[in-house]
Amino acid sequence: MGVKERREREKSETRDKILDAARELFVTEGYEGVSMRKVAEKIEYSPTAIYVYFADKQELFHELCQQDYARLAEVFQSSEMSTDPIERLKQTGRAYTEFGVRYPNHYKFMFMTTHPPHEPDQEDREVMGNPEVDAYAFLKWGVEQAIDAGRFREELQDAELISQTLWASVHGVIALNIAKCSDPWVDWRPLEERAEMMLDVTLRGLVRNPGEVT
Amino acid sequence: MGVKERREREKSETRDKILDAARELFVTEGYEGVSMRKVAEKIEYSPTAIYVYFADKQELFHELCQQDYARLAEVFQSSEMSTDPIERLKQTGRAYTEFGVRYPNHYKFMFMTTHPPHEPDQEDREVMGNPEVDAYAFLKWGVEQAIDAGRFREELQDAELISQTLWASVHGVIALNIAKCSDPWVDWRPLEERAEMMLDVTLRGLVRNPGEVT
DNA sequence: GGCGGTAAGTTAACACTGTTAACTGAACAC
DNA sequence: GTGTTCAGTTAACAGTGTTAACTTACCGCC
Repeated sequence: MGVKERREREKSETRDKILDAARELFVTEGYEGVSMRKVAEKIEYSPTAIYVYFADKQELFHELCQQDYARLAEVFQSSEMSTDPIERLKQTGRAYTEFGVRYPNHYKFMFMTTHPPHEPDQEDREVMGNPEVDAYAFLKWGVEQAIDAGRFREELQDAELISQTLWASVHGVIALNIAKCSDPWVDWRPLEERAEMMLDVTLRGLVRNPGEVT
Repeated sequence: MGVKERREREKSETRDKILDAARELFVTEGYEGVSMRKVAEKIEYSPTAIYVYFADKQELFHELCQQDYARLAEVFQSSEMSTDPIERLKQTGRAYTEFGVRYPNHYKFMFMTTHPPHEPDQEDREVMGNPEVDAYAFLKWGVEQAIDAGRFREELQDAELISQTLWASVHGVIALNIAKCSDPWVDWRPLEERAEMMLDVTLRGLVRNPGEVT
């Protein structure tokens, strides 16, 4: 009775082939630059074959997106972290920046594009809030550590609000870099300088004793 | 010999009609949601008529974009500003945030979308660097005032870098709000709280004596 | 061994998109 | 009155996401 299993394996193999092809195109061409026909051509299937596996283009790229969220969380896990909570937040910010620079098209699709609202499914609910696989939860966890260690100004107790502020600050640097770095209107400083400046400034602004920020 | 003048006037009138129609659709539908055919239908012209006035869709919306940059600079001009340089930077940040909230589609197109590189034309060069019509120049001017008044930490002397950091911080809040506010993944705090927090934190981090930030 | 059903994958088509080439027709200069 | 200019038109091309209807290979079962 191994037939069903084999069939399912085969199906998930073609599914992966589609995802891989889509990812590869996506990396270089971006969301708008990838068409279902191009993906299909790459795996030598007819364009409509994709619709057996994904309801539409949105869903296909939503899946890619989820894989990338996981990869981002992995980046956080893998980089060894300081024991100092503030330094750790800095390192988190740096890892996040690196991710944005390395995968600008993914970053754009994940964080700079409006998607139709999407009910969290079972898998989402398992990931959500778990610092090991949810990057935002990882950040919030780091913020909580800093709060508990009494490192932030005492009126700052809302880990959610602080996390959202830290995220927004680093996101601002990356997002402007992706969207506007080749804009001659602004005499851009190097990305690394801007990222370091941002982390330094925001953490100084949050911390109880600004001298502590190295 | 008023014929030429009248013709030119007529031509710029239809040009404006196209821009107005495009803007109106754009506000509600966003860039991707607007097609040349819809714009044409709105002004009861054939789709190809637009190409007499604009080389392509990009150029049409680039023109809209420039009008919006001017409008943004206007917002900065019109809001009366504090005499305190730090407070003024805060007010600038607030005005910018309001702009992003009021015109999310314009904001998205102006600051969250990658455009093909564009050589600055004559008009661009007139605007560039003039605080009265160039929003970035206005910000930088405000930063220079704060530096000259000795309000920032003494190692912070690069007005360009500081401006880019301040811009990125507020941009981060707005951009995440536009792209992710309806994402159930994150328990978002109200935008205003996030914006205030960001301005407070970054300015505290920049300023020589953090107690000064109100 | 042949029958029937399941479902992966196909072809053909629809309704769109931005954009170009060739054309019309009215207003103007001479 | 003739010729030219040019705003605006029609028809078409190549591309897009997506659907409906079809083929076809495989599997379980009698």
